[in-house]
Amino acid sequence: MSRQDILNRLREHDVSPTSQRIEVAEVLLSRPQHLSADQIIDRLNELGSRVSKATVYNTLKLFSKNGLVKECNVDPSRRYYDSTTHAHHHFYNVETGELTDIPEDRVTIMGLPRLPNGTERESVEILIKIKSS
Amino acid sequence: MSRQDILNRLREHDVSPTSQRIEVAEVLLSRPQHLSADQIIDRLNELGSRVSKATVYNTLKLFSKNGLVKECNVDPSRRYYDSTTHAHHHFYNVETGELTDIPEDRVTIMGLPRLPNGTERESVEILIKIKSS
DNA sequence: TATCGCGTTAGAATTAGTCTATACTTCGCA
DNA sequence: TGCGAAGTATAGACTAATTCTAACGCGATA
Ligand SMILES: [Mn+2]
Ligand SMILES: [Mn+2]
Ligand SMILES: [Zn+2]
Ligand SMILES: [Zn+2]
Repeated sequence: MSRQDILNRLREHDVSPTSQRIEVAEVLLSRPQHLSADQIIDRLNELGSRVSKATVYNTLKLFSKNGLVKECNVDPSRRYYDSTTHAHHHFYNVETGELTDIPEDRVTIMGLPRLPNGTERESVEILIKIKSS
Repeated sequence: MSRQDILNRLREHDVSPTSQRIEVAEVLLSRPQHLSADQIIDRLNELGSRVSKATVYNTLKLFSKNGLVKECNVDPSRRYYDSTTHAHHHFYNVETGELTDIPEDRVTIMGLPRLPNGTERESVEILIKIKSS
């Protein structure tokens, strides 16, 4: 994903492209992955980039509010951010914490009840917890 | 759920029935519900019961290790404990935080890929995020 | 240049959960 | 009945992810 692609994606999602936001995006959006804020901060530091912790948190919150990334709440001790934003499912290895994507297109769910009155669906996600056998 | 039922369920799950564990179980297992540690502490206090925070956390960890309750990690800021332990799914209202059970028996999932090599399935859970429409 | 809006920042504050050190209970056994 | 070991409970310190606060930077605009 080139710098120009990053800029386009930020603009598509109404995120003004500051240098800090671009750096966070370059780390997180470079490929399909699930990273925590702390992991992103670590990678930025490794790259010699100096973005404050507060800005990383602010940026991730902005990105997910604007649909540029998705929050993944599966590990109770930290939030993961998913660079893949289209609907999909996950394997979650409860021993290692590893998250693996499952494409949505082959999966069919039948027999779900209708939604509670006055509500609309935001997403349907399958989480398969696995462990070493 | 009577005191005797509580005692039986604790014994079935190899949990020795101390008075503190019984009190936590009476709160959480009284009906199908999803409670956080803090909510359980609050209810115990309301009931005039005096169980320490550390003991509530220890007890909930023991209960879930022994299959007496299930952890529900859906709200990134707290862990919920589910008094319903058989496989089932959830609606999650992202605005109110409310969790609603979906019985498992009518739901069918097709087209899931096979598990990663060397792993076995621990659970399959559907989470439907909803919001007011 | 002065002002404004927006973004960034360091560090303090918050808070769920864990840990540590100590005390209490229970129970097997002398 | 007395005693030590194992198991359990507890207060309070601690940890760490996240949020907050208050100040600062900075480009655009008047
Ligand atoms: Mn780190
Ligand atoms: Mn409370
Ligand atoms: Zn994913
Ligand atoms: Zn449930």
